[in-house]
Amino acid sequence: MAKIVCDGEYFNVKDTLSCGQVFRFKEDGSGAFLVCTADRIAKCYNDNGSAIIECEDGDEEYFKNYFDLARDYSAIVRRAEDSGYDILKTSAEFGKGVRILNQDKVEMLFSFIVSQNNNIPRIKGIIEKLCALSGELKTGAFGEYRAFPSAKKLAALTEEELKGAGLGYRAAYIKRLAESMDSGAFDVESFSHLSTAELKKSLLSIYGVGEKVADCVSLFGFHRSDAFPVDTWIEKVYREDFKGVLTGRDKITAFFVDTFKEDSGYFQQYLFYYKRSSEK
DNA sequence: CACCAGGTGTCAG
DNA sequence: CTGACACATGGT
Repeated sequence: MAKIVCDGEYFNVKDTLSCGQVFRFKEDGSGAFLVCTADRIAKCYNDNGSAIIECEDGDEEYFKNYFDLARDYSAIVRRAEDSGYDILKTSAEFGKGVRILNQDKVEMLFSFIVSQNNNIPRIKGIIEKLCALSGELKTGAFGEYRAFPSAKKLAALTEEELKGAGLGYRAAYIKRLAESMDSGAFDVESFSHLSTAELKKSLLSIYGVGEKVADCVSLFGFHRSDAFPVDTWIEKVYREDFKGVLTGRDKITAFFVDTFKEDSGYFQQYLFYYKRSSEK
């Protein structure tokens, strides 16, 4: 078992996991969190000013990258505080322990298709059911867990089975994408070298993927920090806190990316997490 | 009962 | 091009 210890000032495990970028995690009862990603698992928690990640030997580099440990978040938070926008300053101070994860691209694609017109607790439940239904059963240092289902496994499910997981009308989107990936017609990994604009265009060609999901996959799967997803919460932030008057989510995205450039994705996450936390 | 949730596809004008 | 509407599901 490997153990990674780092400074916890800009790495709050609970905030990083519960800010809405990742769906497969749970608290283990002692304040620590078990996180599943693709076919791996880690246990993480904050203790005495530090953030600690425990994982299998050999997964150390994977999780250092997954939690984006090489990046200096103090500089990002400082730029948010100095942006001149009060709401962004407040949000960044509230969520300064949030890190943007480097998650599995395929898992992000399927997960954010599930997310559309849906709420986070339900998204978590649906993904959990999909994993239980067809994810490979694994045994690790923390007991049994399920891998995220491969495209082949998902393609093998009937639309009735998919709907049984709670997917509703999204079942057709999942099925079509799974089949297209399984046949080799669609390879998300090959998108890595594309510019952010080209990447988004490629993602938009998928049936069931629109602007918002494409931006989330770009940000959370490809770490494109010049992506700014606009959902119902961010639209509220834009209207209420930025006093914005533009209509159309694509224009709101353009406004934020023009304003915040490479910081867009990080700032979006601070704003989203703060807004959602303070209105519940 | 209506309305909402990390929206998108489709169709009418 | 923009705007209205349907689309499953579970929670308030």
